[in-house]
Amino acid sequence: MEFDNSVPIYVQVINKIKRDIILGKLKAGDKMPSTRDLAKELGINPNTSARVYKEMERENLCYTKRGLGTYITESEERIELIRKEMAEELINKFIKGMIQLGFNHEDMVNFIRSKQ
Amino acid sequence: MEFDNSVPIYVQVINKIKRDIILGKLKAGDKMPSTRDLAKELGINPNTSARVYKEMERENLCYTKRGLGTYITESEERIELIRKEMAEELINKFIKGMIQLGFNHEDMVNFIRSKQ
Amino acid sequence: MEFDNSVPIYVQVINKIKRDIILGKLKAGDKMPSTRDLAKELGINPNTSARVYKEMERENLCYTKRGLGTYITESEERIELIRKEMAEELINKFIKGMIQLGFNHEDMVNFIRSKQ
Amino acid sequence: MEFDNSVPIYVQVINKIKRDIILGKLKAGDKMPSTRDLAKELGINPNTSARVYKEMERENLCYTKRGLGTYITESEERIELIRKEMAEELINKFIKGMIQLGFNHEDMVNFIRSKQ
DNA sequence: GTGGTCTAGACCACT
DNA sequence: GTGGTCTAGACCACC
Repeated sequence: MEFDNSVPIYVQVINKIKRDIILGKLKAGDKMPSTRDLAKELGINPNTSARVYKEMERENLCYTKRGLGTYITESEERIELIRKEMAEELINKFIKGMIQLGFNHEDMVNFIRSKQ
Repeated sequence: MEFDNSVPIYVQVINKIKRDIILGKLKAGDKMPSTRDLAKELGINPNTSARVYKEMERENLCYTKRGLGTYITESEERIELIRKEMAEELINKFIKGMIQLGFNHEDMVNFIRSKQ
Repeated sequence: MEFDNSVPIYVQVINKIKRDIILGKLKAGDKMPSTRDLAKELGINPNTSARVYKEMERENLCYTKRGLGTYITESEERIELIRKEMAEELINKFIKGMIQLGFNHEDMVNFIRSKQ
Repeated sequence: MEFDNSVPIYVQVINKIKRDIILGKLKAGDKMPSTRDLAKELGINPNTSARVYKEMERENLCYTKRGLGTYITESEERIELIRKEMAEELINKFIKGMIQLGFNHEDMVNFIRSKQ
């Protein structure tokens, strides 16, 4: 996996996993790879993948069964929420930024259509 | 000026100045405040404001007259470019992110309209 | 390391490292000493060695792995280019200066041979 | 006159004048423009042109007749010396730099011929 | 007065 | 441990 140097690796990995969940590549209750396997798979430090799971657990995106491994949350609501949160964040940041540049909503719509 | 703790102060200041240029508050050839004055004005360390000017100089957004001060670039093209660059970056990041979340261009347009 | 007072320390250090790369003392992908170690080694402030690495990164001479350290670029082309760039710059500056003094290419060749 | 930001303006002006002397555009005993005229002519600060004359006086390149102005030194030897000094400096810097890059005198000669 | 550089020391996030 | 950022304060050359 390619990493962008300007944002922490563990954040990038979390976002990647969130996207996989949203897109259905990972489903509620699925078992995640072990931290060591994840590390090997992504070419990152095991400490980093451990952090990924820790942060995701904090966000109730996954949970750990002692001695068994880490699993995606079984709460479908939680999963649906992630999508909304991530979209909401993107949208707000975008709109705020464009307004600061002096563009209005209609401009934004036109830009997006022009990139279609 | 209020700073967001998650992004370096000097970056935030640069973006603020870029926006002022875009919005016409600062014009080609205008003299910028001295590093010391900018520092006082924003409540930051003079080294930090010096860094702002140096990074901006590297981007050809301003230039320095030895012993006299720092001035906004006189290249109108460069200024026009800033707006495009900043907008382009925002747009691309937004579209890319939304697509990764499984949304299409029509969804994006709807979201933006709904925030109007 | 001895420093010439008339040119910034960080520039002198960068040039030293570039020369080491050119002469093969440092190779593509090699790990550089940490900023703190470099500082200790050269008797300079850690901020100054950090600046060295940051400027070099800007020139694509090295790259940073977050939390791990700084490495020489792995692009052999870039390395080959450094030598050419540095030599080119020296040569052009020399020739331009000598011509301004009213010397021609043959004079220059003679001067150089006389210093052999 | 165009100035290179990396070297003090007064040094650049001095070098320009030295070159004019060497090339015979200025001759022993010639009257130099007043500091104010020089400043206007070059688009620099009068303090800067004053410094130019002060430094040149220190180098015995010119002298001041109180109330009359500044004149190029009448010592032909001094003038001949300037040329040698400037050439010598260029040559030594060039050779030193090229050797540090791992080139030998023959390489240098070839480079110069190739730029002919 | 201006910006440029450097030191010293601190805190932080990341691996 | 690594680099990144920031503060504080100093000195300097230049205009």
